[in-house]
Amino acid sequence: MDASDAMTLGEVVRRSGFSASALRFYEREGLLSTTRTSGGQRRYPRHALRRLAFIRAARNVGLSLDEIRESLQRLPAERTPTKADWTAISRAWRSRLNEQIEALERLRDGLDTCIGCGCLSLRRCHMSNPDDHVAVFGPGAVALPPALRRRADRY
Amino acid sequence: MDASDAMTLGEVVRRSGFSASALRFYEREGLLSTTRTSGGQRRYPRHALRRLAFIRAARNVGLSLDEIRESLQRLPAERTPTKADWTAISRAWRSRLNEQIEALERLRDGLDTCIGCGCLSLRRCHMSNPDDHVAVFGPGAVALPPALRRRADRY
DNA sequence: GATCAACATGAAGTGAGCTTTAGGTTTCCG
DNA sequence: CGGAAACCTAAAGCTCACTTCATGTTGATC
Repeated sequence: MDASDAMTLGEVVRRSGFSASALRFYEREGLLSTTRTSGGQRRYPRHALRRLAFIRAARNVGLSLDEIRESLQRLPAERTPTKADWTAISRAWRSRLNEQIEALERLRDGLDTCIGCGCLSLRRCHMSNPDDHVAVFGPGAVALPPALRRRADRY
Repeated sequence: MDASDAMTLGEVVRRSGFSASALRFYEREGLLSTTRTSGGQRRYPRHALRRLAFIRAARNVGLSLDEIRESLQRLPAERTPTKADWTAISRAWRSRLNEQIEALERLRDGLDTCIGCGCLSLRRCHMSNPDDHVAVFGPGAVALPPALRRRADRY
């Protein structure tokens, strides 16, 4: 809580693995907040490292910065987040991960039957049948949750 | 094989769900090849639809266009690919999907113990222990295969 | 043979997520 | 107190995967 728990930017760079420019960028984007010295330099609270760990993991899972910001807004900005704070967030996360895992499993198992049978085409195969919720190919195919979908729905 | 199996761009747009600009872009990028009429307009062979189906699915799984190009280069450019051609590619794919699925499962199960215990931090938890191959957070954390890793390794 | 939708090209624009650059300021250490 | 390393900002640049724009050409139809 006191000033002694404040880290400099360089320290955070070393301990988080994020670049200085990324840290400044995340701050501009509202994912991270800092205090400033009288001279205007950034000082990071110790729990910033947790936020950063969360951000990295979330990025790895495919969340956009927008989504991450939204998640993080459930955390208290000033007080050090408690276990309960993080748990609430992780619950939402878990179901997202499950969604992604299931989508990939469907895709994998679909490949077995669909590519396996040589029919990787737009209309002939049950993989691309619009009535089939397993649909993977073709216009509007939704095999993965939005984060991984690569804007296919725009076409 | 004869001219009657050639589709116009508009036809491919309608049947593949990709935009005309994306098709032209993919061609420039070497993911797709076309023949031309005497007047210079594109004509697509019928199996272009399969390539496109493959491209969409691959994008959905998180492959970059570079990676997709590499995969597709194993396919015969002129002759219509056979079942065996596709099967060879899908084998490589399957293992990639399995990798992704396992990574997500590790992350999900890690969250249970790590966020669950409230220790989502860089060093304290076995999730970020560099000796632990389950490492998810921190510099160099590799929870997901390259396609999903979002360039975290650059920092 | 005129019409007009469909097609062509090159170049510039877009948005996400950062990085790089340029030029100045602060902080720490001896 | 002096010097260097660390830090500051704003603005421009970069990659990826496309889209949009401006302007000109083709080709199927009446």
